[in-house]
Amino acid sequence: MTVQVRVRFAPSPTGHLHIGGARTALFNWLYTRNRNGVFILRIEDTDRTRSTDEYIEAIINGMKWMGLDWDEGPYRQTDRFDVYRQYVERLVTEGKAYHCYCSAEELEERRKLALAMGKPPKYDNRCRNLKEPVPGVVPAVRFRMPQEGQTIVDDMIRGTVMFENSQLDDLIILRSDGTPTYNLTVVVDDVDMKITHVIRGDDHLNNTPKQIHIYKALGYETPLFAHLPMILGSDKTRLSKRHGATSVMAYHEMGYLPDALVNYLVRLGWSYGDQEIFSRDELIKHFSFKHVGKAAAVFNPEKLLWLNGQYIINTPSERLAAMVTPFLVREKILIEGQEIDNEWLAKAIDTLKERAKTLAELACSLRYYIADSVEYQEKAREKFLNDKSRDLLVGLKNSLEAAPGFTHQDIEKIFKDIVEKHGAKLKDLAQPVRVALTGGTESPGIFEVLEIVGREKTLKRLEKAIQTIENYSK
RNA sequence: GGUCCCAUCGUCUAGAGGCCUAGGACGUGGCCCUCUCAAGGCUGAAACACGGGUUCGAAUCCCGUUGGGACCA
Repeated sequence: MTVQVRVRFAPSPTGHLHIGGARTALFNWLYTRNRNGVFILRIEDTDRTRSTDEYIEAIINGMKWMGLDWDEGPYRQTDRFDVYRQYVERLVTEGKAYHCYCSAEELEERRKLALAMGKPPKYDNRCRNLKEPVPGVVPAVRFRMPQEGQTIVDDMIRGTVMFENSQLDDLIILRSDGTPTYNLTVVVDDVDMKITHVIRGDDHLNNTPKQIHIYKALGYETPLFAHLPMILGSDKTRLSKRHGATSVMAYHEMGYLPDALVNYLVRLGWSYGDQEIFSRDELIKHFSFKHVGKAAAVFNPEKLLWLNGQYIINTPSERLAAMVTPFLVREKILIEGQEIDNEWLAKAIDTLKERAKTLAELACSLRYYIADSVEYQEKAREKFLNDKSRDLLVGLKNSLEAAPGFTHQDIEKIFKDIVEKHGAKLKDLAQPVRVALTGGTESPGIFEVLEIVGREKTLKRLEKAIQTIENYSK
């Protein structure tokens, strides 16, 4: 019988869910779903000064938006302080940890001094063998690390990594103010929650041997470890705001699709041959640590943008219609509460989706379909709404008024007739009409634009264009 | 400073000693399609950090150097 895989994502609520955290969460999630395991969300909020409930909320929202659902939790470490203290007491009783009476200030000073002298800032063990408590001082608790031998971390991504125990500090596990520290809480929680695989960022690899000793002292088996490579900014330093948006929800607001972000993030460090685009099911099916790379990856917003465009193209327009509506409101193209025919909107989106890289762009490009009238771009007006196009526009307007049907096929035929009659080329008419209908020189095929704008608005816009030409030629 | 990790086009990556004249993708140049802009198609430029080994043969294994990152806080 194989043991059920239990995996956790354990963010600190000291900020929004960011790109790096999201990818860690994603790899945890993919591994769990691939192995039919249990995914646990745990909030590591022991740092009370920097953790807030708003950020907990924000992280949860980010996870939900990305579609990373969890099976247990969210657990909160602040609910578990009693548990940590019990474990610490046990370690002290068993002689596996000891009281340390050095103050934080003293320690800080010694650390600086050591650094200034070019020495490693290691704890000097001065309280390690103390027999008597120091009166009047509330002690911290330190973990007694073995001082010789080696510790091996057998990592699913890195392979075997060896550490000399002599390099390991007697680390503080309980501060003098009674709060437990990271390396203790993480082990206690992973033990209590029966975590089988610890999948986390590379930045924790150096903590791992210490944690392994805590597992041993507590009498538990160590889980399997997988340390993911970091995500870097374009200058190969740790990804931060300087490199652009880092919060997952910022991408939501810019009009990225969650599936596109997921797809982009998964390819940062993981690959499946030459395949670039994956459905969720494919991701779950194919994911394995065998194909997770070891090297840090640079976050490349341009590729994400391309992927988002691909996802927009491949998303049914009805769904896009629902997704784009909040953006239409935000751009004031729709007034909140204003009714819009979703079938019509989907048809409009059909014509635009291969031109939009984000939902925000898609919303903006819908403006001339929805608005009552359009503003001309000055350069476009000058170049295309002039005496050269006037007669063509007038001719088109008359034909359109009289036309029995208004499908793009009908419209195309009318355009061709007019052009032929005037001995002109299609583009001599298409571009002026485009400016008349959209205000600019870029749009989907002009026949489709007319069909979607509809006869009534089309005629009004043509009339306005003709008027404009006459006003300028006076 | 110590320890640990990492190193293929600008970027993400394929690559498990001969399949490599190093493949794909983003971006970038050109061409095609074309009513504009896209999308799409074709095509070009672009990488095994360096130096030593091991081997008949190394991007791939070993050692060193360099560079980057992380942790000790």
